[in-house]
Amino acid sequence: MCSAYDHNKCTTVSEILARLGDKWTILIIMQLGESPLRFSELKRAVVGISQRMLTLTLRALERDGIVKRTVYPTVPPRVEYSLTELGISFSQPVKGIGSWVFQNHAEIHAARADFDLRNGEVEDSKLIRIS
Amino acid sequence: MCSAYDHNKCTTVSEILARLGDKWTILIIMQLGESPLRFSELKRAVVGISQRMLTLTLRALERDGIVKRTVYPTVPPRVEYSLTELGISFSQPVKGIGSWVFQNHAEIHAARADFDLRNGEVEDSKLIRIS
DNA sequence: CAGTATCCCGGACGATACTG
DNA sequence: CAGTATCGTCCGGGATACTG
Repeated sequence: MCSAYDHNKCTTVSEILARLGDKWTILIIMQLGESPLRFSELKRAVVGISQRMLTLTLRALERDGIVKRTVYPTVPPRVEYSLTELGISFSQPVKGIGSWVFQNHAEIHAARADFDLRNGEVEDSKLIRIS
Repeated sequence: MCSAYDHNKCTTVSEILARLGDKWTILIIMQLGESPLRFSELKRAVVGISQRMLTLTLRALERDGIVKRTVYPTVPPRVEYSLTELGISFSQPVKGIGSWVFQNHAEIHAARADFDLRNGEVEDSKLIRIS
Protein backbone atom coordinates (compact mmCIF):
# COMPACT_ATOMS: atom_id res chain seq x y z
CA MET A 1 0.00 0.00 0.00
CA CYS A 2 2.91 2.28 0.72
CA SER A 3 5.80 2.39 -1.68
CA ALA A 4 9.11 3.87 -0.68
CA TYR A 5 8.59 7.34 -2.06
CA ASP A 6 5.42 8.04 -0.12
CA HIS A 7 6.72 6.92 3.22
CA ASN A 8 5.78 10.25 4.71
CA LYS A 9 2.18 9.66 3.66
CA CYS A 10 2.26 6.34 5.45
CA THR A 11 3.52 8.07 8.55
CA THR A 12 0.72 10.61 8.32
CA VAL A 13 -1.84 7.87 7.96
CA SER A 14 -0.60 5.84 10.88
CA GLU A 15 -0.17 8.96 12.96
CA ILE A 16 -3.76 10.04 12.48
CA LEU A 17 -4.89 6.47 12.78
CA ALA A 18 -3.10 6.11 16.09
CA ARG A 19 -4.88 9.23 17.30
CA LEU A 20 -8.20 7.95 16.06
CA GLY A 21 -7.59 4.36 17.05
CA ASP A 22 -7.39 4.75 20.79
CA LYS A 23 -9.77 3.02 23.10
CA TRP A 24 -12.52 5.64 23.23
CA THR A 25 -12.47 7.67 20.03
CA ILE A 26 -14.23 5.16 17.83
CA LEU A 27 -16.91 4.46 20.41
CA ILE A 28 -17.64 8.15 20.70
CA ILE A 29 -17.77 8.65 16.95
CA MET A 30 -20.09 5.67 16.61
CA GLN A 31 -22.42 7.10 19.23
CA LEU A 32 -22.46 10.57 17.71
CA GLY A 33 -22.99 8.98 14.33
CA GLU A 34 -26.41 7.93 15.56
CA SER A 35 -27.46 11.24 17.02
CA PRO A 36 -26.04 14.32 18.74
CA LEU A 37 -25.64 13.90 22.48
CA ARG A 38 -24.97 15.96 25.55
CA PHE A 39 -21.94 15.42 27.72
CA SER A 40 -23.68 13.34 30.36
CA GLU A 41 -25.63 11.37 27.79
CA LEU A 42 -22.38 10.48 26.08
CA LYS A 43 -20.87 9.49 29.40
CA ARG A 44 -23.75 7.11 29.95
CA ALA A 45 -23.68 5.81 26.38
CA VAL A 46 -19.96 5.08 26.31
CA VAL A 47 -19.90 2.59 29.14
CA GLY A 48 -16.80 2.63 31.29
CA ILE A 49 -15.31 5.93 30.20
CA SER A 50 -14.14 8.31 32.90
CA GLN A 51 -15.15 11.94 32.93
CA ARG A 52 -11.58 12.93 32.34
CA MET A 53 -11.11 10.76 29.26
CA LEU A 54 -14.43 11.83 27.82
CA THR A 55 -13.41 15.46 28.08
CA LEU A 56 -9.94 14.86 26.68
CA THR A 57 -11.13 12.76 23.78
CA LEU A 58 -13.88 15.20 22.88
CA ARG A 59 -11.40 18.09 22.93
CA ALA A 60 -9.07 16.20 20.63
CA LEU A 61 -11.88 15.36 18.23
CA GLU A 62 -13.06 18.95 18.29
CA ARG A 63 -9.54 20.09 17.55
CA ASP A 64 -9.35 17.74 14.58
CA GLY A 65 -12.59 19.13 13.23
CA ILE A 66 -14.40 15.81 13.64
CA VAL A 67 -16.77 16.88 16.40
CA LYS A 68 -18.71 20.08 16.91
CA ARG A 69 -19.38 21.45 20.38
CA THR A 70 -22.46 23.58 20.86
CA VAL A 71 -23.11 25.42 24.10
CA TYR A 72 -26.63 26.51 24.97
CA PRO A 73 -26.34 29.35 27.49
CA THR A 74 -28.99 28.05 29.83
CA VAL A 75 -28.94 27.28 33.52
CA PRO A 76 -27.84 24.65 34.11
CA PRO A 77 -25.52 24.65 31.09
CA ARG A 78 -26.39 22.40 28.17
CA VAL A 79 -23.62 21.31 25.83
CA GLU A 80 -24.31 19.22 22.78
CA TYR A 81 -21.81 17.29 20.74
CA SER A 82 -22.33 16.27 17.12
CA LEU A 83 -20.31 15.15 14.15
CA THR A 84 -19.15 17.79 11.70
CA GLU A 85 -19.27 17.27 7.94
CA LEU A 86 -15.72 16.01 8.19
CA GLY A 87 -16.73 13.72 11.03
CA ILE A 88 -19.63 12.26 9.08
CA SER A 89 -17.38 11.71 6.11
CA PHE A 90 -14.85 10.03 8.36
CA SER A 91 -17.45 7.75 9.87
CA GLN A 92 -17.89 6.13 6.46
CA PRO A 93 -14.50 4.34 6.26
CA VAL A 94 -14.83 3.67 9.98
CA LYS A 95 -18.01 1.79 9.24
CA GLY A 96 -15.97 -0.13 6.70
CA ILE A 97 -13.64 -1.32 9.43
CA GLY A 98 -16.60 -1.88 11.69
CA SER A 99 -18.41 -4.17 9.33
CA TRP A 100 -15.20 -6.02 8.55
CA VAL A 101 -14.81 -6.72 12.26
CA PHE A 102 -18.44 -7.81 12.50
CA GLN A 103 -17.86 -10.28 9.72
CA ASN A 104 -14.46 -11.53 10.83
CA HIS A 105 -14.16 -11.29 14.57
CA ALA A 106 -15.12 -14.93 14.92
CA GLU A 107 -12.22 -15.88 12.69
CA ILE A 108 -9.89 -13.70 14.72
CA HIS A 109 -10.99 -15.28 17.96
CA ALA A 110 -10.58 -18.70 16.40
CA ALA A 111 -7.08 -17.82 15.25
CA ARG A 112 -6.24 -16.66 18.75
CA ALA A 113 -7.54 -19.80 20.41
CA ASP A 114 -5.62 -21.87 17.89
CA PHE A 115 -2.44 -19.90 18.45
CA ASP A 116 -2.79 -20.11 22.22
CA LEU A 117 -3.22 -23.85 22.01
CA ARG A 118 -0.08 -24.43 20.00
CA ASN A 119 1.98 -22.06 22.10
CA GLY A 120 1.80 -23.09 25.72
CA GLU A 121 -0.22 -20.21 27.17
CA VAL A 122 1.11 -21.54 30.46
CA GLU A 123 1.80 -18.09 31.83
CA ASP A 124 -0.52 -18.37 34.80
CA SER A 125 0.57 -21.80 35.91
CA LYS A 126 3.85 -20.23 36.88
CA LEU A 127 2.05 -18.56 39.74
CA ILE A 128 -0.10 -21.31 41.12
CA ARG A 129 1.49 -24.71 40.99
CA ILE A 130 -0.27 -27.37 43.05
CA SER A 131 1.45 -30.68 43.76
CA MET B 1 -23.84 3.11 13.89
CA CYS B 2 -24.37 1.37 17.19
CA SER B 3 -27.84 1.19 18.63
CA ALA B 4 -28.41 0.20 22.21
CA TYR B 5 -29.04 -3.47 21.68
CA ASP B 6 -25.77 -4.17 19.92
CA HIS B 7 -23.60 -2.38 22.39
CA ASN B 8 -21.52 -5.52 22.83
CA LYS B 9 -20.76 -5.49 19.11
CA CYS B 10 -19.54 -1.95 19.44
CA THR B 11 -17.30 -3.00 22.26
CA THR B 12 -15.90 -5.84 20.19
CA VAL B 13 -15.23 -3.49 17.30
CA SER B 14 -13.49 -0.88 19.39
CA GLU B 15 -11.58 -3.57 21.26
CA ILE B 16 -10.16 -5.08 18.10
CA LEU B 17 -9.68 -1.64 16.64
CA ALA B 18 -7.69 -0.58 19.66
CA ARG B 19 -5.47 -3.60 19.17
CA LEU B 20 -5.10 -2.91 15.48
CA GLY B 21 -4.89 0.84 15.83
CA ASP B 22 -1.70 1.16 17.80
CA LYS B 23 1.29 3.04 16.54
CA TRP B 24 3.02 0.23 14.63
CA THR B 25 0.42 -2.29 13.53
CA ILE B 26 -0.92 -0.34 10.58
CA LEU B 27 2.54 0.54 9.33
CA ILE B 28 3.53 -3.11 9.39
CA ILE B 29 0.36 -4.22 7.64
CA MET B 30 0.86 -1.58 4.99
CA GLN B 31 4.40 -2.75 4.38
CA LEU B 32 3.45 -6.41 4.20
CA GLY B 33 0.59 -5.44 1.92
CA GLU B 34 3.17 -4.53 -0.67
CA SER B 35 5.30 -7.63 -0.39
CA PRO B 36 6.44 -10.25 2.12
CA LEU B 37 9.47 -9.17 4.12
CA ARG B 38 12.06 -10.65 6.44
CA PHE B 39 12.43 -9.47 10.01
CA SER B 40 15.37 -7.17 9.37
CA GLU B 41 13.83 -5.83 6.18
CA LEU B 42 10.70 -4.94 8.11
CA LYS B 43 12.76 -3.28 10.79
CA ARG B 44 14.40 -1.12 8.15
CA ALA B 45 11.11 -0.41 6.37
CA VAL B 46 9.22 0.62 9.48
CA VAL B 47 11.40 3.54 10.46
CA GLY B 48 11.80 4.11 14.16
CA ILE B 49 10.46 0.83 15.48
CA SER B 50 12.49 -0.98 18.11
CA GLN B 51 13.38 -4.64 17.79
CA ARG B 52 11.27 -5.37 20.80
CA MET B 53 8.14 -3.70 19.47
CA LEU B 54 8.57 -5.27 16.07
CA THR B 55 8.69 -8.70 17.64
CA LEU B 56 5.75 -8.05 19.94
CA THR B 57 3.58 -6.54 17.23
CA LEU B 58 4.33 -9.34 14.79
CA ARG B 59 3.49 -11.93 17.44
CA ALA B 60 0.18 -10.24 18.14
CA LEU B 61 -0.66 -10.08 14.42
CA GLU B 62 0.33 -13.69 14.01
CA ARG B 63 -1.89 -14.61 16.92
CA ASP B 64 -4.80 -12.75 15.36
CA GLY B 65 -4.30 -14.65 12.12
CA ILE B 66 -3.42 -11.48 10.21
CA VAL B 67 0.22 -12.30 9.56
CA LYS B 68 1.93 -15.55 8.59
CA ARG B 69 5.43 -16.37 9.83
CA THR B 70 7.52 -18.67 7.67
CA VAL B 71 10.86 -20.00 8.87
CA TYR B 72 13.40 -21.24 6.37
CA PRO B 73 15.79 -23.58 8.23
CA THR B 74 18.94 -22.14 6.75
CA VAL B 75 22.07 -20.77 8.34
CA PRO B 76 21.78 -17.96 9.16
CA PRO B 77 18.05 -18.27 9.85
CA ARG B 78 15.67 -16.65 7.39
CA VAL B 79 12.19 -15.72 8.59
CA GLU B 80 9.65 -14.25 6.25
CA TYR B 81 6.46 -12.43 7.22
CA SER B 82 3.46 -12.09 4.95
CA LEU B 83 -0.23 -11.29 5.16
CA THR B 84 -2.66 -14.18 5.46
CA GLU B 85 -5.94 -14.30 3.58
CA LEU B 86 -7.53 -12.68 6.60
CA GLY B 87 -4.80 -10.08 6.65
CA ILE B 88 -5.27 -9.23 2.99
CA SER B 89 -8.98 -8.97 3.51
CA PHE B 90 -8.41 -6.70 6.48
CA SER B 91 -6.08 -4.48 4.52
CA GLN B 92 -8.99 -3.51 2.28
CA PRO B 93 -10.97 -1.45 4.84
CA VAL B 94 -7.64 -0.19 6.13
CA LYS B 95 -6.97 1.20 2.69
CA GLY B 96 -10.37 2.84 2.98
CA ILE B 97 -9.21 4.73 6.04
CA GLY B 98 -5.89 5.36 4.40
CA SER B 99 -7.31 7.02 1.35
CA TRP B 100 -9.70 9.02 3.47
CA VAL B 101 -6.73 10.37 5.40
CA PHE B 102 -4.90 11.10 2.16
CA GLN B 103 -7.86 13.14 0.99
CA ASN B 104 -8.62 14.87 4.26
CA HIS B 105 -5.46 15.28 6.29
CA ALA B 106 -5.05 18.82 4.99
CA GLU B 107 -8.46 19.66 6.34
CA ILE B 108 -7.59 18.07 9.68
CA HIS B 109 -4.38 20.03 9.95
CA ALA B 110 -6.25 23.19 9.03
CA ALA B 111 -8.84 22.47 11.71
CA ARG B 112 -6.07 21.97 14.24
CA ALA B 113 -4.31 25.19 13.35
CA ASP B 114 -7.62 27.01 13.55
CA PHE B 115 -8.45 25.47 16.92
CA ASP B 116 -5.01 26.25 18.29
CA LEU B 117 -5.35 29.85 17.21
CA ARG B 118 -8.67 30.39 18.93
CA ASN B 119 -7.62 28.62 22.10
CA GLY B 120 -4.50 30.29 23.39
CA GLU B 121 -1.97 27.51 22.86
CA VAL B 122 -0.03 29.58 25.35
CA GLU B 123 1.26 26.54 27.21
CA ASP B 124 4.92 27.30 26.60
CA SER B 125 4.77 30.96 27.42
CA LYS B 126 4.10 29.96 30.98
CA LEU B 127 7.67 28.80 31.16
CA ILE B 128 9.49 31.65 29.49
CA ARG B 129 8.03 35.00 30.28
CA ILE B 130 10.20 37.94 29.29
CA SER B 131 9.45 41.40 30.68
C1' DC C 1 -24.59 20.03 34.33
C1' DA C 2 -20.23 20.18 32.44
C1' DG C 3 -16.41 20.53 33.20
C1' DT C 4 -11.05 21.50 35.57
C1' DA C 5 -7.28 20.26 38.83
C1' DT C 6 -4.38 16.84 41.26
C1' DC C 7 -2.60 12.71 42.58
C1' DC C 8 -0.91 8.38 41.50
C1' DC C 9 -0.31 3.69 39.72
C1' DG C 10 0.44 0.06 36.14
C1' DG C 11 1.65 -0.92 31.88
C1' DA C 12 3.61 0.40 27.34
C1' DC C 13 7.73 1.18 25.30
C1' DG C 14 12.79 2.12 24.34
C1' DA C 15 17.63 0.85 25.37
C1' DT C 16 20.76 -2.48 26.17
C1' DA C 17 22.78 -6.94 26.60
C1' DC C 18 22.81 -11.69 25.58
C1' DT C 19 21.84 -16.31 22.50
C1' DG C 20 20.89 -20.32 19.05
C1' DC D 1 19.94 -13.14 11.43
C1' DA D 2 16.25 -13.21 14.38
C1' DG D 3 15.14 -13.16 18.16
C1' DT D 4 14.68 -13.33 24.07
C1' DA D 5 15.55 -11.23 28.68
C1' DT D 6 15.88 -7.53 31.78
C1' DC D 7 15.74 -2.96 33.42
C1' DG D 8 14.17 1.74 33.80
C1' DT D 9 11.29 5.49 32.38
C1' DC D 10 7.44 7.88 31.03
C1' DC D 11 2.79 8.85 30.62
C1' DG D 12 -2.01 7.21 29.67
C1' DG D 13 -5.65 7.13 32.19
C1' DG D 14 -8.55 6.08 36.57
C1' DA D 15 -10.10 8.02 41.12
C1' DT D 16 -11.23 11.78 43.59
C1' DA D 17 -12.22 16.43 44.80
C1' DC D 18 -13.45 20.98 43.57
C1' DT D 19 -16.02 25.01 40.53
C1' DG D 20 -18.93 28.34 37.40
